Amino acid sequence: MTSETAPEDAAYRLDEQVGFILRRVQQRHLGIFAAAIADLTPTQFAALAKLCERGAASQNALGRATAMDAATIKGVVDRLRSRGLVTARPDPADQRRVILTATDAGRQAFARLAPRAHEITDETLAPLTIPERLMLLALLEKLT
Amino acid sequence: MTSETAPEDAAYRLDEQVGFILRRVQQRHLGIFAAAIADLTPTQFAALAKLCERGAASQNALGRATAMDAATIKGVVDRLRSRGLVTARPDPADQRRVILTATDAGRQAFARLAPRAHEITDETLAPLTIPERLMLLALLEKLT
DNA sequence: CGGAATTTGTTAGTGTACAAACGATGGTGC
DNA sequence: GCACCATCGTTTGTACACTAACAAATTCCG
Repeated sequence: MTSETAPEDAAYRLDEQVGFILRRVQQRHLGIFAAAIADLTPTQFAALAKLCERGAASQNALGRATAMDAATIKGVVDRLRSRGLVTARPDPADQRRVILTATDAGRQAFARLAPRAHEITDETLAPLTIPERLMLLALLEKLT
Repeated sequence: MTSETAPEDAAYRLDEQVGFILRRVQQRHLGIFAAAIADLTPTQFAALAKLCERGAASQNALGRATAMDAATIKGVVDRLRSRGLVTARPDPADQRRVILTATDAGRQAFARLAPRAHEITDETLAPLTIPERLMLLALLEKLT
């Protein structure tokens, strides 16, 4: 009905959409991550980091802490376990639950990689000044 | 070696890392997109949009225009073709190439969905004021 | 002209990510 | 006690996203 009014306001430019820009920024970040930490993916590292930070957690709880759903965290944890970075034992208080813990190897890997993770963050934000970085993080946080 | 100096500067807080925040923002955006446009994924819509915008393109060229590598764009185009939104014909000038074009159905789908895509962008940015949105987009653009 | 490098599209393999459905367990209210 | 409901972990299916390897076609360059 209003198609004749404002003929050009309907123009859709992909390159100006947040979603598309977000995807490209994400791609660049993932590239930086992969170049700096080749043997662990960002999600695997996130899960390991949270586990080291917390000490122990059930699988689903770890998923919630790292923003992964049950199906996703399962695969991530499986791969971490098969590498010997994480172990699982049944929760005596709840037979459904599995309690996950970082192994010594997992903790060592995290300690070794944590400084590099900081460098990854730095490199991702490198095109921005310090105030710009703070501004960006504050704005992104609101979109969570 | 330097582990005793500055004991707390090594603290790694996952929730403060750009990569993690970006991933969560992306998740929220994908959720908004899926709720508004159920029958097409963001990447499929992006490819269709670029094709409507350009008129025609080879498969790899479309991939470059939408920031997808050759392997990824193939799957996306295959799904668009199997839905009848896109057609392919050989390039007479270069036998390796396939020229892609949006079908009438594809153009209609794009015309129908483009307004919704604008709403998706709006909803994604809803927590921000107008000046904040411009600031965010400008900052993200620098991280491309 | 002819060999080398590049481009194009394809396939296989790995790793997220989400939805949907499932069985098993745990807690709650009646 | 028991039915009801939520939670936990799992599996299946679809869809990106990237790497690596490949064949065919094209282009570049000596």
